[in-house]
Amino acid sequence: MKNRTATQPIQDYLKNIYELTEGGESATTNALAAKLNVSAPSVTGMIQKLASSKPPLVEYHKHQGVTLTKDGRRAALEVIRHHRLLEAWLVQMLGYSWDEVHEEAEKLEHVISEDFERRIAAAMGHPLRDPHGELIPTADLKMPVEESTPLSALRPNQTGSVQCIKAADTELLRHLESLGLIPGAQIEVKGYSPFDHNLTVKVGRKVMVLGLNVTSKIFIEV
Amino acid sequence: MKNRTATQPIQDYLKNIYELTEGGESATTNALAAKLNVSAPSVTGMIQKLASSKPPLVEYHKHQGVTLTKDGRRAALEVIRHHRLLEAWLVQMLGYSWDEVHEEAEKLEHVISEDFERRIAAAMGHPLRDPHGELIPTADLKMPVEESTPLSALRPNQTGSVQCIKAADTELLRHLESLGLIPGAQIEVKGYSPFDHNLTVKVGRKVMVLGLNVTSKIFIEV
DNA sequence: ACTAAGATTTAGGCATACCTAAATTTTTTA
DNA sequence: TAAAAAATTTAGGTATGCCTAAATCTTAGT
Repeated sequence: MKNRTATQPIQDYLKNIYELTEGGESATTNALAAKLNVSAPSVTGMIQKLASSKPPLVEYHKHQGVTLTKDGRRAALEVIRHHRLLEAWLVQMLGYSWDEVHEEAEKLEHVISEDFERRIAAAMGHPLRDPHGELIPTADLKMPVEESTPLSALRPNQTGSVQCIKAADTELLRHLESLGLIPGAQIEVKGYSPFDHNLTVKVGRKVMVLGLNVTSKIFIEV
Repeated sequence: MKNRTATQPIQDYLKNIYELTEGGESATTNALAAKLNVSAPSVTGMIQKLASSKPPLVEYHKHQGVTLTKDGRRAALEVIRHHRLLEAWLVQMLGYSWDEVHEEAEKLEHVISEDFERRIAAAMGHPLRDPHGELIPTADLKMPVEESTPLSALRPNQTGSVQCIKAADTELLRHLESLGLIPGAQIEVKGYSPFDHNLTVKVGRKVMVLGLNVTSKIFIEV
């Protein structure tokens, strides 16, 4: 009962369902449609297919969203491992900058062999995190536990270091880099505005005000 | 009038038509079908599509095979450049052996960006040939002229060095390597059997008899 | 030159994965 | 709590690229 390798669209669905369900909740049709840039009926169709495949890759109840089955989760982690290893490797070995790697990894992740995966992992000394600081699933497809908290949850006088940035947008990443907001940076929260959720943050010697759109994407090791 | 990037099947058709038409003749439906591992009617269908696309990528006359148009040739050379650069790079940077690279390059060639292409070409110092000795199309998509002749065309007392091996088969490549028949090897033809076209060849200090299946795939710089 | 064999094309279908429009279910709000 | 709004699913279609079976064209043998 060998699992043939999933098609590229299926891999994308699984990866995105994984990301949407990390918080423990099920992924809604609309959220998936927006994330995959596809119409809602397309999502329903694909979800039904994934739920009735043998073995099922998702658990699906009409009007109540989807979650991954064990098999689905494994397949998702495989793709995510590929993606993050590739990002690390494009940066370390080919001189890409961290804001350029996402698109390229997005295409390569679906076609590299397990042999290729092993070789680049070994060449980099089996890194634990990608260039954005995100955890790389292990070779046996377990996701390590992330201890960090979003910057948006910190309040004045709390300090920590940037663990990872959960964003793929080139512009945002370039902006953050220019502010020194990269993995490893030391930060200290100086102020909080409850009305707009803005945080005043000291990064290195610079002080800046960051909106929720930004602070919710930066994760801090306290 | 921008060419959207061709789909992967289209890229494969163009690449294979290029290879079948290198000798100047047009590629037949059956030859393409065999090479692509696809039925003959599928080939006819795709060829008709390629011939009527704007701009046309192939020139097609019923029952008389296809050739590439200028646009088709450019697209084919792009794919071939990707493939050969990738093979070189998998060998040089990831420690693949020359018999392992084909399959991996076959998948990667369709998805890498022009940026990726530039980066690996630069990282290797813009190599002229891939690990099998085959010429890599230039960045502006011209195929350099190959001067070598097939070993099968040589006769006793002729000497030369192996320029390239036109084969993808893992077993054959491993066998040739074990015989010392790799690009750069010095060879001398010692004997020829007109009945079976076997050649007796001295490679280094070893003497061996090679059949046409082998000698037609080894190209020699005289 | 004519027929049989081989090569090629036409006809008709299938699977994947997408779409829009319409129907339905769930949730919100008045 | 009932109607309006939002989310979701069903219905019906499209484009790719593949297949088999049948028809047709080309070529080789006599």
